[in-house]
Amino acid sequence: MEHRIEKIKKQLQSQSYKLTPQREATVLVLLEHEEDHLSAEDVYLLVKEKAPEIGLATVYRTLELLNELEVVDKINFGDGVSRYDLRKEGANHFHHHLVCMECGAVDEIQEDLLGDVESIVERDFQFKIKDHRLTFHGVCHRCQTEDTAAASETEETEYSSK
Amino acid sequence: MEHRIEKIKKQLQSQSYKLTPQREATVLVLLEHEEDHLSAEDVYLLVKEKAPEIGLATVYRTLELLNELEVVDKINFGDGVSRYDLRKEGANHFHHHLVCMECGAVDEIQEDLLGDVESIVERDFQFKIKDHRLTFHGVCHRCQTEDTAAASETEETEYSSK
DNA sequence: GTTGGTGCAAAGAATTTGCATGCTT
DNA sequence: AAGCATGCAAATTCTTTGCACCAAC
Repeated sequence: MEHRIEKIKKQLQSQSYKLTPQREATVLVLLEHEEDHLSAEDVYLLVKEKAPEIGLATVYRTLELLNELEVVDKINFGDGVSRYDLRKEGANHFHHHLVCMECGAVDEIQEDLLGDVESIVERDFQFKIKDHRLTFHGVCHRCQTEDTAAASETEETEYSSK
Repeated sequence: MEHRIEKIKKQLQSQSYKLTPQREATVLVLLEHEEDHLSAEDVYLLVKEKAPEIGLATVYRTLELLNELEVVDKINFGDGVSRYDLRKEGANHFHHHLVCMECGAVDEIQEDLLGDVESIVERDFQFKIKDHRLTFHGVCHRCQTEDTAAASETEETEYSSK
């Protein structure tokens, strides 16, 4: 984790930006919640625990900066807010998402599944791909099993609830 | 086109909604601009030409209704506004998009390129896929040729989020 | 002492909602 | 008359901006 902060710090400094305490706190929050997909407001509330005096505008400004530096990706699942997702180290592609339409859970797929598809698109459409967004909407494994359990609502044996 | 309006009308009526003049005008605009990716404001301005008394709120309400009926898909390219895309007739998958980072043009890919990928995802992640969103960000053919022609220009069209 | 960064409040933009009125049945 | 649908304006929500102040080089 130290290592990643250092790396980001260098990245900032190379473009003559500073890693201020507020920016550091924001990056820390993102690192600690790498699997989540936090909105700016979410980040703000979490950063406030470390640095109570921070303002929401600073969080927005920091997230925008990190987005420009390609440290985070700004994503949108269609619920009206932007969410910020830390880029994985060494990832040369943006990961994919699975959004459950029932419980709202968002899982990530790290593998690159689009290699072949991108070759086809670049060739057939003469479009130079720089980035992609792939999100599947459907029903996650957890909700599928719950659904079948509820659907056959006879005396189904209850598993331990999470 | 008549045919498609009729179909949508039936779809509305089957759920006891009415095809009011405002709704009809809105659907017509969507049909006439099937290749575009209009924002609510865009639709509003175009509908106003047919039905000048319409209000923006009605357009929003109509688009939301059409979205629920799966007549249109609501999409978001990360520029802060929702866009509405008419579903193709008989399309059993949501088409893909190519967004040019230079000129902002949005092209569509109708072919389904994700069949194999979806099989893998359903198997490996036990996730039941209902829908998908796939967007490539990059440089379209037009801009690529322009770029090489005028490589030192200082143009820049709008696309970035304000 | 510039310069960049911050906090706060105000402004802006996109979308939603409350409500009185209007159509349709 | 009953109820959905509409237009308008006000309200909400998310995000950006203006500005005075602070800190670091």
